[in-house]
Amino acid sequence: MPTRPARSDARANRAGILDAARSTLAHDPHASVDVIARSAGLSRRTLYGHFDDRDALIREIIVTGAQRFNAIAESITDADSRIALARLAARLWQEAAHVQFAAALALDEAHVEHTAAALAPLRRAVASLVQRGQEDGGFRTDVAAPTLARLIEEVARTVVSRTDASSSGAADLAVRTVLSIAGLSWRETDELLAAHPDITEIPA
Amino acid sequence: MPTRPARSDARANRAGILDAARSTLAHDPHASVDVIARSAGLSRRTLYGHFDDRDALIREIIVTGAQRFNAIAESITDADSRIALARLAARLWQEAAHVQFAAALALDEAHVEHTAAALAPLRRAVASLVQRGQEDGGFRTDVAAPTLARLIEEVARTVVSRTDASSSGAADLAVRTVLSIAGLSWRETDELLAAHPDITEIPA
DNA sequence: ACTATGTTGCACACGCATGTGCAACATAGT
DNA sequence: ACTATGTTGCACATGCGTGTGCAACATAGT
Repeated sequence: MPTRPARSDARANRAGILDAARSTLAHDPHASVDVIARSAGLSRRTLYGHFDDRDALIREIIVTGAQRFNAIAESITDADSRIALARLAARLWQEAAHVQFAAALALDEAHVEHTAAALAPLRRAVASLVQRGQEDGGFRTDVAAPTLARLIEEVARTVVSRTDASSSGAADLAVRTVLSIAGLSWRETDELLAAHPDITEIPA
Repeated sequence: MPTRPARSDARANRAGILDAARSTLAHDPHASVDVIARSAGLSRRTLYGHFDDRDALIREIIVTGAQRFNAIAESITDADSRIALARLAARLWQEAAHVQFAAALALDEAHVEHTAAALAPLRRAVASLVQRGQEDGGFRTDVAAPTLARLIEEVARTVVSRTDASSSGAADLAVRTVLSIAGLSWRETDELLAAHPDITEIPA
């Protein structure tokens, strides 16, 4: 028997809870269900009407967020590995609202496992990108590929979660940081970004 | 009236609690008092005999840790800012046991403030080092000094807290990562470290 | 061996968060 | 206007962590 569509306000409230959870948990991964619900303008009891569990709520945020990240990872097609990495960082940054909570949650013991599984495609993309970068001489080779891939992930996570996303130039900083870790000197990064202004451009 | 010296086993237990707290909290900043006490081979009740409070315990770890870090920061005298930064990173890394918990605690909302205050001297040292590095052309200038200083701190914190300190070459990785953020290309870092093998050398 | 000093387990009070049941109330959709 | 669907506050059970009091036990230091 097909469940009949939910009432419009209920759908809006559900979405509101997800939004509130994203921004609240980004600031504090241990935020209580009550705080999340209140920040969505709803009661705790109502939240439990939409989600079985605190965990069910978090799982849904992780899954939908991961889908966006993975889609972005697969959309990067630049031949130059340096450009590809820069673009990946910039695109992910534009998803700030979704990224920040993910970065925070990924550090939380309780959800590390699930988050890692959901982000497997993104991780694979980074790994192969790093390998390609080392082969074509774009990236550093003083660090083994798997280590470098992990380093890039960790540092990207840090920059994302500890930077005020609203401040101007934040995306630019994130991109430059990631390229630095990949081994580029700052002057090389400067030239690269100057030659490809579309990367850090804010979409209309 | 001068308090008479504590019994030897009591002193040892107190030190054991501090050690256990350092390693336990490094892994999980929210570890309970019971877990810390048990990991020190003592009962929860005993821990409360040595420290008024969970907070008092943590405060003591932060303060003693900060003292070591600040002392290291002040011991760096290299004229070349790049070498100075490399040596600072390497020396701090050698304090792994003390550093890892600090990195974890510094991320914990509850103690951010206190940790920041205790580490003010270290922070000042990094700030002036960055400024000097930008002036003598050793570091990147595409990022403003205060931003670069903060970036270095954050990334160093990340590498320290998310790397297995026991794995060989971990210190080397930490140093290389920090220099990358400062703007050096990996080849420049390679040359620098080759010319100054004492930096990443393990002390006898 | 004696005793001051430590340690332990157990009981308790307390606070905070999760998750559920229920009755009263509000409103979207017709 | 009617009603199925949502929302709310309140009570309640449960679990976990903190911090304390106390009596029994262990031992370092003499």
